[in-house]
Amino acid sequence: MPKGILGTNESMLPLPRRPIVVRRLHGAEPCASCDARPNSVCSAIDDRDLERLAAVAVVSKAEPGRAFINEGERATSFFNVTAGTARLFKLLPDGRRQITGFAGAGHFLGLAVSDTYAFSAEAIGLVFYCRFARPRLREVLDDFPALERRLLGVASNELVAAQEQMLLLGRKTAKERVASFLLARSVETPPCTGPVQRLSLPMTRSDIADYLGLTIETVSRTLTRLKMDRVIGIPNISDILIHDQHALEALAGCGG
Amino acid sequence: MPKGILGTNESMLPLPRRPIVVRRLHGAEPCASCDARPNSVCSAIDDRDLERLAAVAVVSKAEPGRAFINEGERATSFFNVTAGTARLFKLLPDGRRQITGFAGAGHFLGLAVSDTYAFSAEAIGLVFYCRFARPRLREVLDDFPALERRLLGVASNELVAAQEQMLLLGRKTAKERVASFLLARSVETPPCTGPVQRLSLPMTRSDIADYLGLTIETVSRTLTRLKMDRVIGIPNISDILIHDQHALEALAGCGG
DNA sequence: CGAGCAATTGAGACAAGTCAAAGCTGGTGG
DNA sequence: CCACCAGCTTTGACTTGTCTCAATTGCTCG
Repeated sequence: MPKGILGTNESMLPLPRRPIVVRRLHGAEPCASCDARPNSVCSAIDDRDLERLAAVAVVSKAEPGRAFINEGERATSFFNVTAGTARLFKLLPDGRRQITGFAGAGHFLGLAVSDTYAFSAEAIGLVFYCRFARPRLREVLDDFPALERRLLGVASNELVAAQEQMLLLGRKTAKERVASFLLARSVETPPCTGPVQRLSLPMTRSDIADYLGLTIETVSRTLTRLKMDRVIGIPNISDILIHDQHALEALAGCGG
Repeated sequence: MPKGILGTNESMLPLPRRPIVVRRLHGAEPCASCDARPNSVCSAIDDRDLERLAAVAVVSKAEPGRAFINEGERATSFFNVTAGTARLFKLLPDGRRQITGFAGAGHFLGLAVSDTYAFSAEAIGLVFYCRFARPRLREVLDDFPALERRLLGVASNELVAAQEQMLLLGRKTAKERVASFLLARSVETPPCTGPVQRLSLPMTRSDIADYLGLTIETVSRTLTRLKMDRVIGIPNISDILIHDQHALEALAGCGG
């Protein structure tokens, strides 16, 4: 079990400076041309009503390593990631970290009744996102029930994923956790299907460890073992080749 | 880490017979007189519209140990627990079990976009609940946006709780897990506030273990140690006295 | 080319798991 | 009313998967 002081030796950037607001345009432009819209809740809104949504969206970006949501702070906004990947996490007072998920393009963040954020979000690499002031989005939701319905769907799916992750954290072995993680990434990476699938892992080993409830060393050793067993290939630090999908599924124990 | 074949030695009842339908009344009666309504999503509907909801609710009960939701089965209904407590869990193929939560009076179950249930629900003791056929509830939701909004709130809260549980499962020690569990139960048990709070634990040690990602033995040993340290008292198997709330909070590391 | 950081590898420690044996407790029947 | 059974819980002795600590290797970028 996690014993030591830190569950992470993640770089702590000195200044969590406020992220930069990139632009705030009029018209439907930012939403109409958004690459992430098809995968996001925003697709619940028709093209012709898009101006309404765009009017309350503030397009922003966060530099690598920068936090744009801080656990415990007053929750004034919702977010929608449009490009890049963010790590979502909670900390214990002594610095142990649990990553609860990774948010990619289309991911909606900030759902909570509470008036403070329940987790932090930090950019891995460069992250672009839309920010919606809560009261403004509330108004839009009143006008577009389809959007609210869509949010309920998103929340339900996240809940299912969270339960799957609880199973992983509470009952799976290190090998099963790593296998499950790779599989889950693999189903989220449909493009470029060939004989062997290539995964790119934008996050560090430390991120993976804190997501799977393990240490960096155990993640590294487990990946090495999977490589030795010819189940995966590791051409470089941030890429994984899945040589034997079936073996991986058998190791994962079950879904996800 | 969990190693052996079983994460549980829970009694497996031989026949998961269908639970008994108790009654299906006309008028607003079952909902209007429902003890669980104040704590449940149903309170989003006005007294005068209650007939509408009551018309689609089927009041049922499940005997102790009986399952009324089975992971993987076609999800045809939503549920609302009105009395008793149910354990919600997921299983691995070899029988290891992770309890993802306990559902008490007012708890809404079955939120999922997927067409199969993501978890099982089993009665601990006698459980009463309302069952709503999905399409019927869908119609009610269309008529009462407040109910749908309420559901989004419920889902958001569950998501926050799930993230807290991931932190517990991924990064906390056995002592911290047990302390967190007792504290969480204590905040959900506001009545009868005295110098020492009395918790009743309707679930078995095996349930607690499978909820906290531990074994029965570790749960038992940890409770004993807390008793030795005068932090809690254990008058009998299903009751806990909290002698030192502050010590418990310090041990829990943080919230929940 | 070398500083700096992330990842890997090795050796040893320990928290929690496994296996096994009592101890309780509640229900049943003689 | 008590003996006995069955199941849950507690306790003890030992094992082990994962963590900790400590190098070493490998990348990236100036």
